[in-house]
Amino acid sequence: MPEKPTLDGLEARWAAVWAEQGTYAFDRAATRETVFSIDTPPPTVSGSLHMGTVFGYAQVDCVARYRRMTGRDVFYPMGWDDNGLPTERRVQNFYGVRCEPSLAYDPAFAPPAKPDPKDQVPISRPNFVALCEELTQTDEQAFEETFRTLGLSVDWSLGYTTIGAHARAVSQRAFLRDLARGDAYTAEAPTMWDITFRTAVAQAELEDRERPGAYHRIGFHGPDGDVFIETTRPELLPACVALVAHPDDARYQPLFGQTVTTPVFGAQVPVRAHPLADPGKGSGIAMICTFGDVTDVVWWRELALDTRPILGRDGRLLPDAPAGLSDDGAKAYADLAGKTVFAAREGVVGLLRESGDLVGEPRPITHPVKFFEKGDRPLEIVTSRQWYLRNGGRDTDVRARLVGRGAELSWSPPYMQARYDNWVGGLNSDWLISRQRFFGVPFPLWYRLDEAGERDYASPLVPDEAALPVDPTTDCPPGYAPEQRGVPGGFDGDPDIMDTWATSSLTPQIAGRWGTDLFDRVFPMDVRPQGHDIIRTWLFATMVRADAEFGSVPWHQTMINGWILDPDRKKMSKSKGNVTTPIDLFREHGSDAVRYWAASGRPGTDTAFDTGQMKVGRRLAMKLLNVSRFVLGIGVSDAAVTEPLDLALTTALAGVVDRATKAFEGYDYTRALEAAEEFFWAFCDDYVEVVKVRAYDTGAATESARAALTTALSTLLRLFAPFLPFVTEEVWSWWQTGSVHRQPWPSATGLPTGGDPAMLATVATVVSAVRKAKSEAKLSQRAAVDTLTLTGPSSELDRVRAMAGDVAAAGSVTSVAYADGPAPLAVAVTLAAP
RNA sequence: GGGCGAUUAGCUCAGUUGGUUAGAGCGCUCGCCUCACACGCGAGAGGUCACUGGUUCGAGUCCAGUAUCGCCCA
Repeated sequence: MPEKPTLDGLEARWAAVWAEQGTYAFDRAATRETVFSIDTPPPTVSGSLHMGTVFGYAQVDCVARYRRMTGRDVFYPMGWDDNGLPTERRVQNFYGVRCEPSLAYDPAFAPPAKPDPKDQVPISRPNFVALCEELTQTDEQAFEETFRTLGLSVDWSLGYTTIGAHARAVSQRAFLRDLARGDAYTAEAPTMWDITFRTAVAQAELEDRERPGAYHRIGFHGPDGDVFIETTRPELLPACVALVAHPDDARYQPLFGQTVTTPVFGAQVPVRAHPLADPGKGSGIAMICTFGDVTDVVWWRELALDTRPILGRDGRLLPDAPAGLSDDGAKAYADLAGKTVFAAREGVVGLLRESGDLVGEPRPITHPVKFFEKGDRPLEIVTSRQWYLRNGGRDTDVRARLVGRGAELSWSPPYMQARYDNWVGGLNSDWLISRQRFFGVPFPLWYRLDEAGERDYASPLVPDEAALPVDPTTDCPPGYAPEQRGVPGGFDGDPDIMDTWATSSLTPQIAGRWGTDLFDRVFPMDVRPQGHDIIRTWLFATMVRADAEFGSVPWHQTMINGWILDPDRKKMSKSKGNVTTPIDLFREHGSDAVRYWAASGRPGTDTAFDTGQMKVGRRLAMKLLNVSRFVLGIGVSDAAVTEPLDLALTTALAGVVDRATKAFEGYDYTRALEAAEEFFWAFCDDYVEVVKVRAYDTGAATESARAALTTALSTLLRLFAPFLPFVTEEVWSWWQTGSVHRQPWPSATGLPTGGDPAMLATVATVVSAVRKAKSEAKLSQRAAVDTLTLTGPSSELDRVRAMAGDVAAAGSVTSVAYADGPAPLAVAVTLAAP
């Protein structure tokens, strides 16, 4: 036991010991009944760990440590989410390169010495992927170091990465199973498309942003005069295939079934009725284009309209005019071909002005526009062939089943289930999982090429599961030779990769090594912790995959954590530059203090970033060191606890243990911490102060005090161990063998009981009155008290009598007088003359 | 526009079947080197529980509405 205990350096010392001794090693032979398995979010590897991540993971670790102490074999792996767009973008900026799939692999490639993100060097896909792997490995090491310093009780030998061979094999295997079941299918369809990243995106990745726009009032030429529509996207006029109004709209009923002519472009388009048309919006009649937004797609499909696409995947107008335009219209289009959406809009508006079909001036408005959440240009809709997974978006039975799975899951906090139900209820399409990107899991598919070299999408070629993972752009399908690649009668590999969520949704299968005996020992997992912002993506997608493959929930419980808010009540984010790095905080306050702050954030509740709370945590840890030094300094004892005050303490402690246990069982780590903390401060400030003199003494009463102090210390260290793993381990090592984190969680039945816990409140009342008298007299707390007069009911007086010796000694009281009176207990203090 | 949540001391937050005088910590003020602790100890000041109505013997707590803030979805 050190003479002057300190918190400094505990993190490095104990993290090393835990790693060396395998303190948190999972017992591979444990059976499902004893295992407690945690499906932790694999953090996105992108430079540095965010405080919000540290916050959520610290909370989960408290639960993990609690379960371990209750005797469960905790399966607590950590993964890194390194595949996908964030890594690609980071590699592009970091190395100053971009992926150009048409280039061949260059084994001698070295990244530019002076990367220029503005002038990126094109490199082959294999070279690009190699850089992705290189950069993420560096980041992952730094992340692991941060988490070890935070004290996460992860078994690091169970780690995985979402781009690693194992995760690729699991993703491909799950996909092949979906394909065989019919849950995966390919279709050529209008798709939300990001023109910057040139990839399809899924419903879950969309977000609305308010953007300025303008209504343009445009005249269409009808048999009985002009029909006026209002549109924010005049550039799509050449793609117009119909006009639409609400079936009940009296203004347009005469027009239904008639044909009108588009201005400038001269296409003949029908006027149709559909209930989705909003009579209150604009002029009440709208043009349908292929495709301006998702409503266009619905109208196009339900009204069986022509297809007249004009937008390419690069976001520019296609070179050739669509079918159906007049000769003059086609000429007008020729000038627009190749222009961006923005330039085309100016062009079309100019043409409309010339022809006199634009009525008045455009009327500016602000309206919500759909964006890819990671993109910064509005999404367009292009028609392309993509892979989909059934998720209930087009199937009410599946949807009902998934809502049922949500109800099977226990939610902490419970109201978060509404987010899930709302999302599932609002799905409008199946899950689009193919992405036209490079760093991700490839589709394990090849297509036969017919004599004309066209792909046969109806019956793709698939690998044996044993061969996974495969890369269809370099590997060959069974029964084919490399020379047959890309030639008529041969084959062609699928060039796309899977949505990163298509892999992330399999973390229970990846971490649990689906296909080995380990999986049955850990699945379905006990708990999935995560943020509420990704309920619609990660949580839901994981439910979809487990439901499809196993017909079960992937876990029994979910813990939804809140966000970290900066002092302005905004979510902390890197872009705002208001983020302190976790390592700096660990250094300044200590890991236990940071964990204390995290644990004081209640389940699901957004929490202010508060260094004040960390200072409180540090004070608590420091107090534990000092009071432990006191208890161990006077000597531990396993004698019987006999004195009434000592029994009152251990009896009250039993109640605390019960409350903390109950709170933890309900995943309410904050309440468990509060219970221990509240008792601890009363223990230090009142009990220890009062019992101190007797504890230094000798005799049976002293042994009782020492035994109570020993019991309390042992119990408190274990109660705090899930929250403050470093300081509790440090103190435990002063007088015990083994790790505190492998000790049994305290049990109320193991504590001496039968005492009267009300004595603790009474002692607090009495000593507090004595302190107040001295404090108000501006005297030292050592100052002598002449007489202490207690007036109250006999029950209270009896409590004081039972501990009068301790109280008198602690307060330097000469004599104590008792008087019957009404409750509450009144304490009069007569200070000795100075 | 729909859904969910929040609003309690200067700040961060408790207040779980409605029940005396609404609590804690931080900060602030004052005092104390008390033999575990000055990275400490003690004391004190500080609140119209967002607002309006209702139910009730009794409302921070339950109900309805309003306002403000946040999030999710259209």
